[in-house]
Amino acid sequence: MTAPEKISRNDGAQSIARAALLLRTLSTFGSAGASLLQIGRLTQLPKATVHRILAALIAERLVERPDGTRHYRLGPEVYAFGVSMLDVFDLKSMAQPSFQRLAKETGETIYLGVRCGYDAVCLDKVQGALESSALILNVHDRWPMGIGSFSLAIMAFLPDEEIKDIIAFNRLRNADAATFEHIWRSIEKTRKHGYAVRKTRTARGIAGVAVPVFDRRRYPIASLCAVSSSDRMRGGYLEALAGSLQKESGLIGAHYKAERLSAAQGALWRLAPGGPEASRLPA
Amino acid sequence: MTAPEKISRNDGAQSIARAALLLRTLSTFGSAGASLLQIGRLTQLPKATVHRILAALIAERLVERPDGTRHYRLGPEVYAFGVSMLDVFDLKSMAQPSFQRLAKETGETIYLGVRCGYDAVCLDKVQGALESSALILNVHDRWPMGIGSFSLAIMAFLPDEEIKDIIAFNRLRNADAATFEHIWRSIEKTRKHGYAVRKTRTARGIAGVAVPVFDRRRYPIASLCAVSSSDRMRGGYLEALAGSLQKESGLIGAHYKAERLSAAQGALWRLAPGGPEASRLPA
DNA sequence: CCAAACTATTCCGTATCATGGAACTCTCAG
DNA sequence: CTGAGAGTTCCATGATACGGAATAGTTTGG
Repeated sequence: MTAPEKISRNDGAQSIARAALLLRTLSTFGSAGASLLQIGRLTQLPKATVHRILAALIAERLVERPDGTRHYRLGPEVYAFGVSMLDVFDLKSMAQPSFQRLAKETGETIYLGVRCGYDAVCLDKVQGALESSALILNVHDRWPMGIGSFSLAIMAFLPDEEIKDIIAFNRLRNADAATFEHIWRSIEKTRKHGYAVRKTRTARGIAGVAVPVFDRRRYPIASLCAVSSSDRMRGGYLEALAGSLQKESGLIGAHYKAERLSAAQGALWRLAPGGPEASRLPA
Repeated sequence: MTAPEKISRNDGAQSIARAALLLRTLSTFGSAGASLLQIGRLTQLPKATVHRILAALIAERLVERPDGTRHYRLGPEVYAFGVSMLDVFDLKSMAQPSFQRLAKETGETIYLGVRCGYDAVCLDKVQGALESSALILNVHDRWPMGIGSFSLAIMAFLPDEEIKDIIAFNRLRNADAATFEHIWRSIEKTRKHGYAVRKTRTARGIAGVAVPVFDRRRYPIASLCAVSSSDRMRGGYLEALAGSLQKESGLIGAHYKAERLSAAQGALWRLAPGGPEASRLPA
């Protein structure tokens, strides 16, 4: 209007983008959910808007309100969608062979992580040499992206725009500030080496290496991570570990590509003239 | 405008409802996805509209396009959301005890089903007396709601409005017409008895009984189903089976309620003044 | 190889629908 | 009971989503 801005964002999709933003935000809070105001603050949206969109999402069962509280959290339809994708895209099973090989060959604790909105979630874990008391991360744990090598490895290979968005969000929710002070430097390093390294800042003396798993478009979808004591984790050993992770990441990536191409239709009811034969209906 | 209609659907959420509709529709096609026109026909939306909304969903990674095809299918973010809910709401694990008890006590094949949009998905299965060649349904299989007792049990206890919507959709995609001819009668029967019964129409001679699993609001979220030969499945035996299913359904429902109430926060990064202590960060 | 038929994508003027500030209501603490 | 803080509803406004029609792209079949 006033300025010759090319910013015409005419996607015709503002409210869908906002709905997705709310879902990502809610996914961050787990079963306890979040209040309207928390959500508003995090998303920078006025509360009337947040309220309206949440109401719409509730109508679709994508969001629900726990018992009698005034909180909001992800709803059962999200679970159903997730389950329905297992047939199509089950990263955890897909990575299983690589995962077991890594555990056996390196002897270290191995993690599989996947991005979920502004967090990364630990999908699987095999305990290795390190005693479990030293380990923080367990299956299903979530951490803000950027904290921990497993999420840094994913984050570093995202488009810059998305990284900025993630950092902004995680600063707002005040995730560990120290991490985000130097985050761009960490990202640079990770990109240069092709793997992410993180040492714990305290006396625990643990360090992790992680590499991304790419899809065919080199978009990072997951990460493989090995954790060991930080005095071991350097020089040749570090390089060797990173190499193993990278090799297996490539295999998973290839497997992923193949899986997604083959139309795994066998189990799926088919749209056909007249539908399936009556003799093949379940009881 | 013209008429004194009270239909002012002023939810302020048309496009969100449509986006959800598209996601449900896509979930119906599995990994092969669907073309723009198929989606348009099924949803009764003009193709320009479908195109625009899908583009928005792709930007959010809720939808993706398989390799080089012109199809659309659910995207990786949906998987991530689903995984992230396992910590909060893992129906499959939650039902495990009941499931095993039923298998042992009845000796029949037992199924756990969950609704996903216009379909029901088989979440789990224990093989029983019946030889597996006679069984059609396997884990991760999807069928249009209304076909098979396991989905009928869920459908019958939904609000009438939603049932109508599901029937309309499943007719459009021409799911087994014979089933939908008498569907309301089947629903009535199911509601009256509290359980759904289905016999295969062909010579296979198999029959299934199923009961819904309710949440605290008596909204059906899943179903338990037992399958046996149809000559056994009547009279006292049928009643007994239905009774066992119902008992366990009640237990799962109670468990579900309790699970969802307890804030399973342990594993979740917490929004706190200053965040978690540095000593508890992962490597 | 080209034309015809079909499908997907982009354009853009319009009216509808989402927007969000403000007013109101509810809840809880003191 | 009162006040502070959070949640919900209202509604005038114009930005936003809409979708018909034109355009571009892909497949079929002659």
